[in-house]
Amino acid sequence: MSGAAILRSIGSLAVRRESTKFGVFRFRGVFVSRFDRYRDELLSSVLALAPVPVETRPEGLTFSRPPRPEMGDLALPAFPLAKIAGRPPKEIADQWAEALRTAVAERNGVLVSTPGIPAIAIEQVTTAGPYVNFTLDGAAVTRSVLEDIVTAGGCYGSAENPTESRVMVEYSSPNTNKPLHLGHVRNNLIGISLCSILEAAGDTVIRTTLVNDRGIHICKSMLAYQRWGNGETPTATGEKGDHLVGRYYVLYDQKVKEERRQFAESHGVDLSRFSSEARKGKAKDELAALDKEAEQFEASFEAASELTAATQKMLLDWEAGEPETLALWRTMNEWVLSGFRETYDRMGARFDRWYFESETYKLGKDEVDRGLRMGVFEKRADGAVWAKLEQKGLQDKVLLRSDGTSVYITQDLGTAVRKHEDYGMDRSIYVVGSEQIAHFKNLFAMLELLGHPWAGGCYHASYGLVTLPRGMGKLKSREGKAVDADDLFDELHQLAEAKIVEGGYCESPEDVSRVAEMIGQGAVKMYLLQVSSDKNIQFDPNETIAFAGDTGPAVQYSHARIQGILRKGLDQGLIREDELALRTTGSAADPLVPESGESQGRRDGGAWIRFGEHLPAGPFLSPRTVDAAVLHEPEERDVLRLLADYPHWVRVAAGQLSAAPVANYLLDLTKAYARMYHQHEVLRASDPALMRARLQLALCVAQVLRNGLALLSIEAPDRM
RNA sequence: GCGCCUGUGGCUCAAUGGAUAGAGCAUCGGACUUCGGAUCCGACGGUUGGGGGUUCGAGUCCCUCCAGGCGCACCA
Repeated sequence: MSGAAILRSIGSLAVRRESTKFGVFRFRGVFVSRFDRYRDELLSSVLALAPVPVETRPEGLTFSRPPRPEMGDLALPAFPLAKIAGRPPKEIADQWAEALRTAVAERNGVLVSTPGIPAIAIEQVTTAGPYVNFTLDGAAVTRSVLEDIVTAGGCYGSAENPTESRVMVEYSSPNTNKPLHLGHVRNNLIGISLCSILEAAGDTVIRTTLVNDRGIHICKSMLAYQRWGNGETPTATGEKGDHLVGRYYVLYDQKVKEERRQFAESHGVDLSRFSSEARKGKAKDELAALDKEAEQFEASFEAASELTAATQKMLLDWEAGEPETLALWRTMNEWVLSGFRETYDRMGARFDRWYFESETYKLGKDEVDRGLRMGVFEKRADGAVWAKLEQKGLQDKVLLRSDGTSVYITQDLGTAVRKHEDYGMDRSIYVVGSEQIAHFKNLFAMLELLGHPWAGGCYHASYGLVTLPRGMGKLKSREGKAVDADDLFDELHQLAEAKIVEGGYCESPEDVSRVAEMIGQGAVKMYLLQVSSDKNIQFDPNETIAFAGDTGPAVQYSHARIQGILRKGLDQGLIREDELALRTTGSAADPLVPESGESQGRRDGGAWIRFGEHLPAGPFLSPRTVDAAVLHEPEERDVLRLLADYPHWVRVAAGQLSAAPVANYLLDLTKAYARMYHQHEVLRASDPALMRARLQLALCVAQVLRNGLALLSIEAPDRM
């Protein structure tokens, strides 16, 4: 039973597009950005003036950004309308632009005049082939975007109102026989960020994990501990509980190998003959014979193995509720779980509900009965129960063995039903490695056959394997060859710490340590989250550790430097402390922005907390004292564009159920900001108005960086 | 054999079917007595694995071939 070693958490590949209806899921909620809504309204107005009358917005017709900023602020392709009209897109674009220019001239450039939405004037409408490009009043856009960010603070980029959707996310799902490793780290990060992103999009999220705390693999570490543990405890050895137990899991493997070696020796079998070395260059039939021989050997060894027999007996004892076995099991599980909790805290993983397989492994038999009654499952001659999945284009699967015992998927079937009984959610997302793609396809197909109306809301968020470079092989925790999560975090922490001490911006040792932890975490998280989950990740320690380039620390560095500029500005008396406002996001009384009249997010008896309300908002300058018109350098405009686009990327992330769009966006924003501040000085700007405007822009960048990083569970230090 | 995923500059990756395929690393060359050098700029480097097709438009969708990965248990 080796496969049990690597259960739900390590992965390989994925099929987001393919799996269920989720692939086409698009979030349509409203985000906290009046500029965003302006764009939406503008599109409606523009559409009303189209040379081709349309009832509804044609699929795929949205504003995008022209490839070069000088071409305008918004771009609209004429293709969809050209298709409807059956005329050349360029012709449509020209006519459309002409009509728009007339309207713009008549209405002083203002096509959108809806209360609560900024009236940003259109300065120019041009065409570039089949595209209609719009140039907006730059100062008005700048003002609008900056005010959006100042007003929303930590909520900028989050949904303004909750959706009706309740979604459960299961992630991490570890085995309690070994510590968490790199594969789990990827799983946890995907799960953590997915939950935040869904919450930002307005969903109600229930975080769960399914702990695999029973079974033969658990008994292995128990047996090894029982025999060779000498009563060690985490308290006595000072070792983390999961690491201690993991050592015995490795020890068990070693002992079995030793037993196997001795068995081979006493039976005159030369094990090296089975090695891949020995297999090289052999003919096909020779190999087949060798395979058969190896198989026979393994079978006879297993039958004779004392350790295997003892482990199996232990499993039977456990199932029978034998007190001593249960006591040992409880003790060791608690050790492991307390170790996990420590690592989870460090990463920012948390769960509303922990499911344990020791409690769920018998579930599912009711569903089997139900399926039998419905005729979608069948009992075959030998008594085994099969799910008839062929009608779904899959292979039939066993649900109950001929001896009546259940298998893995039976338990998952029962657990799925239990989850819905417990929470009644609309959607259920499983963050599990791609090697289980087939498993979840089968599971969801069975749920559909059983007629559960919510079956279509189940989705397997799969992700690829994390591999090691070069000769480092695969992650094999059984052999103790995995990259341990805690060790990795420690190593990154130390590297960051060295760098911080060198920089000298953090004074107290506590600060150094706190910030080093943020940076170490930022490094792994950004490294793992910026690649799309379908892909395998080749884990290169050197690259992860790098602090320059497209990395988490680079983003954090930008944030810290903005805070540095602010500190300096205060020190030099260029701005006064009392004109800065640190504000509580979403508070009804807004000291900074005059009447908005906008809803600030709905609170149903305090049940729904908008994502971002826990984040630090500001400080900002009061928008009344900032003249947006002075910002017109191309580098400043680039940054502004990116700030305005942030809600869009959160929406894309929610639609794709992936943090990668946000991660890549943050790296882009960081680079754009770096270019800007390098070229245009803030505090030494030519006049006070420009200084204030640039400072406000920088403070808004800091806010958006914090908001985006928070979705990836990365913290932003004020100095580093 | 069947199924799924991946294939984009030397390396690691981006790019909601849209305009001239973008970053980082590496290499080479520059800037600056630094609002924090964990900096910025530039150069080099691509027939997006090959071939067909759909489309006004394909890295993206379909077919096919090739390569790599992962699955295909009365395991979990």
